Amino acid sequence: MSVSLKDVAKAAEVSVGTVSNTLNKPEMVAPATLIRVQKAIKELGFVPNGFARHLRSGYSRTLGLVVPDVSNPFFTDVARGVEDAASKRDYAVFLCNTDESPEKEGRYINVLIEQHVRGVLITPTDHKAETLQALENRKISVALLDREIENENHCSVSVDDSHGGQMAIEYLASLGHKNIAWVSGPESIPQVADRALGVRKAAKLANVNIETLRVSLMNASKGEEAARELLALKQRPTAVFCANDLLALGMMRELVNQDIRIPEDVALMGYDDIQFAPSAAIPLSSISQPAYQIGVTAADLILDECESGEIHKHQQIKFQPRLVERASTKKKV
Amino acid sequence: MSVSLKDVAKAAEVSVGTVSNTLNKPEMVAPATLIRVQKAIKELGFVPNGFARHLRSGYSRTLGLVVPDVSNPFFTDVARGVEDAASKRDYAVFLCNTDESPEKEGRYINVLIEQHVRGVLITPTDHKAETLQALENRKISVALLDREIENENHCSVSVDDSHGGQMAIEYLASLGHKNIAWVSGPESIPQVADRALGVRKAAKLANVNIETLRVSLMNASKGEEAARELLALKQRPTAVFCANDLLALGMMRELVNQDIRIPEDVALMGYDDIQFAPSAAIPLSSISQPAYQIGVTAADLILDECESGEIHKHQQIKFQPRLVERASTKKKV
DNA sequence: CCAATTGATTGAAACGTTTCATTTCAATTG
DNA sequence: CAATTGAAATGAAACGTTTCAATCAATTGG
Repeated sequence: MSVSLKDVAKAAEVSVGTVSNTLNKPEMVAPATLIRVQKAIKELGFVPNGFARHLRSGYSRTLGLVVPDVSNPFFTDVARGVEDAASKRDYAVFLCNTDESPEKEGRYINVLIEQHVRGVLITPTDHKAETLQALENRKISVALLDREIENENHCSVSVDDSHGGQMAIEYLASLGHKNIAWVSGPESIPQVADRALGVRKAAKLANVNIETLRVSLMNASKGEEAARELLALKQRPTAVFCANDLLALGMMRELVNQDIRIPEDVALMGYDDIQFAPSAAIPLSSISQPAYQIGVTAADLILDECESGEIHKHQQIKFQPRLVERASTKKKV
Repeated sequence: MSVSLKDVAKAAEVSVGTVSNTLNKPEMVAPATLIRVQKAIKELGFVPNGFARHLRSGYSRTLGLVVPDVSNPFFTDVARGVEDAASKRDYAVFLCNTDESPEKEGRYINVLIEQHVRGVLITPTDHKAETLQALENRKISVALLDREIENENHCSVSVDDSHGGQMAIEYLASLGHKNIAWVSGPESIPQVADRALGVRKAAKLANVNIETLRVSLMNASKGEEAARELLALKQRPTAVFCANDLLALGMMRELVNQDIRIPEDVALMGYDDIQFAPSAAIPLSSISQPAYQIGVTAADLILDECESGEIHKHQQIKFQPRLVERASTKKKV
């Protein structure tokens, strides 16, 4: 069926070992032979069988990337970063989408184990302990994406979410808002919990009231729902801070539908600063995170770990978020 | 290192063959043995080695998905569809992003060959002939995504792009526009070429003038550039139709910046109807495509092909686009 | 001119499965 | 009771690589 090492060996009149060396340790093979073998490889259109190769060597050149939501442009940007960095080093990436479901996550982890990925970049849905244990047992490197470490066994790349939350509330308070809605997903999601921490801290410091609206998923349609909830409140907040931009955009859609003026009636702020935030109905103020950079960094980190082995020191890299002010919070001049 | 069939066999006091049968043909093994083996598998936390498995059987349970731009929500939705359908049938998916570069595409195809994916779903960047040949040679099934077939060797799932383009222009013409800008990517991209075909056909029929603005990539920042080009035209068109929503949103951003009123000064239309189109500064009229459905259909098609083998008849499935009218083309009443 | 050294090449074992021909054992039949 | 059948389990070959000890040829040093 497929062209194998053996076929190449026959064509070039050498042994399979020599062909293998041509591929992996060309400095060990005589120049003349090298050329002959390479010619045969090209002529036969030989592509090594990844299975067989890594069955023997024990290692593959693949990574797993496990994220909660590929439809969220934040994660798309992260994914692009990971992919670019990985492909630069000749690694391929399995993309897995968990939708925040621990069950889906578990299934995917198993698939990744079965595929013998070299490393896994993951934004764990939940209490990572059990899930990640299986990977560790198999000596598959794990790096945490957009989550802080809870133990020192992994690299991690995250953003200071608590600070991000704090910045947002401080900023809204500085605009004079005294009653602010905080629209957030389940606090079992660490990012959410951290942002909430910052929110509460800033609220205390600035002495503003926080009304918490909880949603089960952080997408646009849940944002619309939250908007309806917001409007039903007796004491309507004058500002809203959403745990991500998708929520904020959904909320914006519904508020505009209901003829609520932004920012005059309600100021609105998101988190992530996705590429669509500036083109929103009312350009959305947001907390920006270096998504692509996070992806690149995480991939580089895990590949270092994979390739340097024992020498590797786990690193926890933390980026700082940045506040981006747009029309959705700033009154026109 | 890792737990192998042999370890399980020892623990359950059976031969490796029996363990293998437990996994793949449980009906062939006695109930009592079955239970014993399954218990051992669970206790040892055994996960089969995908390499070895498929080295012998020749087939993997993975698919490759090759798209031009994962940052484009249209493709994200397609990808989600593919993933859901694949994981339902226990397949894993490699996601590859080509950025419309034939060179990147070639590299990824090689990776996929090396990984022995069972099938490839691809939106080829270019003249697919050579690229896909390598896959066909290796009996890897290929299905075309969002591209029509050019030969009958593959399944394909596409949308009637020509009709989509035609609909858009007919609609704009029906609103009274006589001079319309068509902002499009390189015509080497078949979708673009087809949409252009529809545009020209409708223009002729409705007797409107088309001003073509060509961009090299179809993303938001190229849309901004196109906007500046548009404004520099001596005879400024009263309507703009962009080859996708990303372009349209970029254009919108720049037009709004320049205080051009939409739709009063310029009506604006996109293509794809991505999830952000309705939340745009001025909700964007667009041509909607069933992205998720395309993904699911394509995955199902290729998996049928993979699993039914010879019996399989290639199918060309074509969805119809749908016009979605929003504020960016419709004057307020 | 022989022994030792070096460099290039070889050939076989090993990786962890699936597959399949063979063996085992108990139950059924004539 | 011997012969036949069938189900269950076995064990070895095969998949296509990498790895490594062994071989071979050519070169060097004594």
